Amino acid sequence: VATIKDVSVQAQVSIKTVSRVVNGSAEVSEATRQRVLQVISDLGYRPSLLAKSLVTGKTNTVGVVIPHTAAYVFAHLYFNQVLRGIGEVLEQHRLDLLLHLGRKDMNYAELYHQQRVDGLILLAIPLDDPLHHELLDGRVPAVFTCRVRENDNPTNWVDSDAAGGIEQVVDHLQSLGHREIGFLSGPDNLVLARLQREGFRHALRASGLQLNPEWVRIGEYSFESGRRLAIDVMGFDRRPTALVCGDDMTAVGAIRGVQSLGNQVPTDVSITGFDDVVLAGYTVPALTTVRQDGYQKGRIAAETLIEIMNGSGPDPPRQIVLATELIVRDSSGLVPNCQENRL
Amino acid sequence: VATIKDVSVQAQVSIKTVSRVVNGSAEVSEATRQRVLQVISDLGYRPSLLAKSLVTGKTNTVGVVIPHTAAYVFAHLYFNQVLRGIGEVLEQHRLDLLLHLGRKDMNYAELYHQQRVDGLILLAIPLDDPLHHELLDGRVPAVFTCRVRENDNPTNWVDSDAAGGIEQVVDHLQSLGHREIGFLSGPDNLVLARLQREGFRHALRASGLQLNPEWVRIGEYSFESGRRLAIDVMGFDRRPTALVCGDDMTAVGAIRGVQSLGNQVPTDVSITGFDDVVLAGYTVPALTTVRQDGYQKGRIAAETLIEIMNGSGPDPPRQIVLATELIVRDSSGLVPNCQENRL
DNA sequence: CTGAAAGCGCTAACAT
DNA sequence: ATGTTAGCGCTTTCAG
Repeated sequence: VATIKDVSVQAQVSIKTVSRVVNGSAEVSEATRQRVLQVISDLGYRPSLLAKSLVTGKTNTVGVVIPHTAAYVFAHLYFNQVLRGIGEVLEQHRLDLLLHLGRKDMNYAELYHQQRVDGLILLAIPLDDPLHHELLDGRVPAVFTCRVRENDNPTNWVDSDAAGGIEQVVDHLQSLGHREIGFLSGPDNLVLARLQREGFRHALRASGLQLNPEWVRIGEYSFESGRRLAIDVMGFDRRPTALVCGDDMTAVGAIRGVQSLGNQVPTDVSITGFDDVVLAGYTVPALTTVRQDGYQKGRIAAETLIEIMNGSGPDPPRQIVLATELIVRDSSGLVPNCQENRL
Repeated sequence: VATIKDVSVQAQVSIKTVSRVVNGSAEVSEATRQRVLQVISDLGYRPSLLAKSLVTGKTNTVGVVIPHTAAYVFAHLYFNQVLRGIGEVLEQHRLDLLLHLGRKDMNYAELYHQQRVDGLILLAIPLDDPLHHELLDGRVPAVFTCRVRENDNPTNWVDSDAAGGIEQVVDHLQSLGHREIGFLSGPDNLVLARLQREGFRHALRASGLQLNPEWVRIGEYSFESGRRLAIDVMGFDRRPTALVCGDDMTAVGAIRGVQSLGNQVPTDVSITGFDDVVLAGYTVPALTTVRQDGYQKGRIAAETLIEIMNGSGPDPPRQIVLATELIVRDSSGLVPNCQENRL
């Protein structure tokens, strides 16, 4: 492969001059420029961005870290939305995206220290992740698309108001007359799941409803887990009239589970989701859910990171809570046999 | 940031020795090793993969090129499947994934020449893409997940049997009595779309059916395009009884379009998709479609690329056609008012 | 077992 | 307007 040196020799100019015409910088006489350009094309010379990065310290690449398996990541349409938001912004800034999945064993900050990326966007980080301090205290340019700890941290993040979102659905269900409400939650090591459960408890308490611990189950945000949990809960003597789910896949699974037991949704049980992934509008019955704007989340995260990389990052760190929106479709309905329904 | 040199000074050994302990190579006396390790941890030294790559010529990164906007890529669940397949294999080999979207202006081979990746996987490359020769003649380690030209090229690719898949649905529709069949196709610059249309023509001819050019429309693989095209076609005096679509999003859009005209699917018109994205099973009516195994495609592409990068690539190039599978669900049904139905 | 020197391909001062 | 000289942080001969 031809190097800058080969070009300089062939074109009879100094290395620096070649560098100049390649980078379009400084003034180079038109004659030399043309000659160099000619040689470059003759030799098929390609500047090595690698070498350039080594000296400039810039890679023009943003790392996106999702510490879950590829199977998990691409099965959850939520990530799709966030990636789309990130992708659009990076595209616009002509930055590349280094996608780093799985391998929880590794310290993500490495990606930055190894000089493979100029900054990091981190998605769905588990609470028990051994996150290195430097990611939290701003030593590494990083933005999270989730709160990382329950207590606040001096780091940049954008997250949805998960607790508030759950409160929205619970209120909605209540207005339909439901007073016996269960919750199919996500894994305990995700802040999202904790916030949702907190929102759930809060909403119940606020309206004087009883929380039945038997009806609050921990799953893993998947179709299968939703199906199993729903069947479990509906197997008790005392059964809820509504099931709030921590994500849409869980909800779809729960619907199937409940149906397999011979119950109708929403006639017998109301079931709601969370995320509003593209699928939610198409299921039968179409899912009543809480929309969290993953796309916006991705965009904001990417934009914030770019500011940071340009040295104009927000101080103190930017911490944004995105509002959620209740999307009422067909999987929620009036509580069955309910006199006190006040709709 | 601490460099290898800092460590060597501090530990009072040569740079090379530090390099040795870092890479676990060669024999280093246990005493020195411990001392060096200690200094490394004291200084918080991180080897720069960038510098290492410059000298070794290996980046441990695979480039995935999708020359479409982020919006398009993440709206099409098909890419999700392929990325999942690729992601799983790379994960397993501890390789990173550099996702390169949009920017059709750039010669993708650059990614390799700039030494940012060790090899390339290319998805959904348009026919009119100014692909540089080196991608086709094996000068750059590359695998395509689509045929790149209609005529064969000496390059590695895995693709689905799109023509065969369309023949499968057409046969299915015929067995339901349909003889008036339309086709909502994808853009003309995608080989996929061309193969599908070819399969369509072939299937009709093989069974002595007439092809009505008015019913063959070119769209762009999207909900909106499917909706519009379906409305168009159903607006003619002579209308087809079945509409074959080039992808699932088109089909879902077509269903909605047809419904908006007051027709039932499949009672009045049968509509079929292509891909079998996760959504297809959930729509109302659930989509009859052709499953192409994007996941497998991704896996094979990644595995082939890794072989190539290891110098044990297939020769001649590996060119695989993956079989498709007809998935019959609820959007296809008996042709309306049809005496000659032989089911 | 360990070290010195050369260089990967490029840019950044600082000349000229 | 152009060239010279140092490196960027690491690995690799080839010697000790």
